[in-house]
Amino acid sequence: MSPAELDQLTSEWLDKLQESGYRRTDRCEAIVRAILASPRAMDPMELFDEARKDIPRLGLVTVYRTIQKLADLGLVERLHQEEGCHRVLPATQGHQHFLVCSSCGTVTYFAGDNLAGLFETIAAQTGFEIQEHWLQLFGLCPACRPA
Amino acid sequence: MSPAELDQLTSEWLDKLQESGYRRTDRCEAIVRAILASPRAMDPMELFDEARKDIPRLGLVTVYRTIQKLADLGLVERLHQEEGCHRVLPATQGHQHFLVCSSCGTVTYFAGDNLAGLFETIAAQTGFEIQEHWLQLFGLCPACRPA
DNA sequence: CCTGATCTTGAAAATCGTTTTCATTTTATT
DNA sequence: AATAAAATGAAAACGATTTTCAAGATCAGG
Repeated sequence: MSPAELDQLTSEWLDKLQESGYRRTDRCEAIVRAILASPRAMDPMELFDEARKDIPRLGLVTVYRTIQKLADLGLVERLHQEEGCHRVLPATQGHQHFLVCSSCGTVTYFAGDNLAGLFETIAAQTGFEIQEHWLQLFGLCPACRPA
Repeated sequence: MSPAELDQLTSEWLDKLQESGYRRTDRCEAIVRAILASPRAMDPMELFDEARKDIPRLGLVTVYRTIQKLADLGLVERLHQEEGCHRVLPATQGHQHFLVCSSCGTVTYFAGDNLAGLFETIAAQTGFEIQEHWLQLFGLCPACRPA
C-alpha cells in the first residue's frame, strides 16, 4: 500500500468512527494507521509501540479502547491465539477465515464457502443448531517455508 | 458412565500418569475423576469446586498443575473460549473438532475427514504449508433448542 | 518398615493481559 | 469564546494463570 493509499484508508476509517458518534483524535488516527500499515496481525502492545512513534505520550489504555471501538464497528476482527493476547486485523467483507504463519505472523484470508455444506451435515447428524464457527489455520507462509 | 466404569477409567489415567513418572496422589485422582465424570467441558475453577467435594483442602494451583500434566500426556484437550478461561475435555482418539452448546456447555465431537481436501486446496492456492488447524463450532444442542 | 531423594502440595506473592476509576484535557457544538 | 460530551493517561483493580518456597507425601533401596 502506498503512503497516499494508507492516508486515504485511514481517513475513511476515521470518517466511519465519526459517523458513529466517536470523535476524531490524533491518538485514534495513529492507532488506525498502525493497524492498516501492517501486513501482520498485531497485538495491543505491538500497536502501542508502533503508534507511539507518532504520539509518544500515548497510553496503552487508549489502544485497548480504540480496538474495542473498531471491533464494535466491525472494522477489525480479533484473531485468537493459543496463549496470551489476541491480535487485531482489518476486517474483510463477510465472514472470513484466517491462515496465520507461525513463523512471521503474516495473515492470509480465505473464504470458507465449502464449509457451509459441512456444517449442514454436522447439524443434521448432531441435532445442533449451529450459530457460529471459528476456523483458523496455522502453518508456514511461502516466504518462511524452507527452500 | 456407571460408577464402576468411572473408577476403572480414572484408575487407567492414574496408571498412565504413573508410567510417565508422575506419582499417584489423592488430589490427582479427585481431579481426574471430576474431568471424567462430567459430560461438559469444565474450566479450572469448576474442576476445583468439584474435586474439593472429595478433597476439601485441595488448592486451585494443584488443579492447574494437574491439567498441565494431563495435557502433556495427551489425555485432555483444551477448548478455547472467546473470553476468559479455557475448558478441559478428555481427549479422544486422533484429532477431533468440537461442537459446543452455547447454552449448557455440552460438548460433542465430530471428525473432520472432509476437511483434509479443503486444506489441500487452500495450501495449493496460498502456498502455505499448513501445520495445524483449529475448528470449533458453537450452537444450541438438541436439549437447549427452542421447541 | 525406615529413610532419604524426589515429587507434590498449598499459601502467598508475582505475572500477564486487560479493564475500571477518576481527574484532566480535547473535541464538537452553541 | 463557552459549554457539554467524549477521550485521555496514570494508577489501581481485575481475573486467570504461574512462580516461589517451605512443608508434606510418595516411592525406591536398604
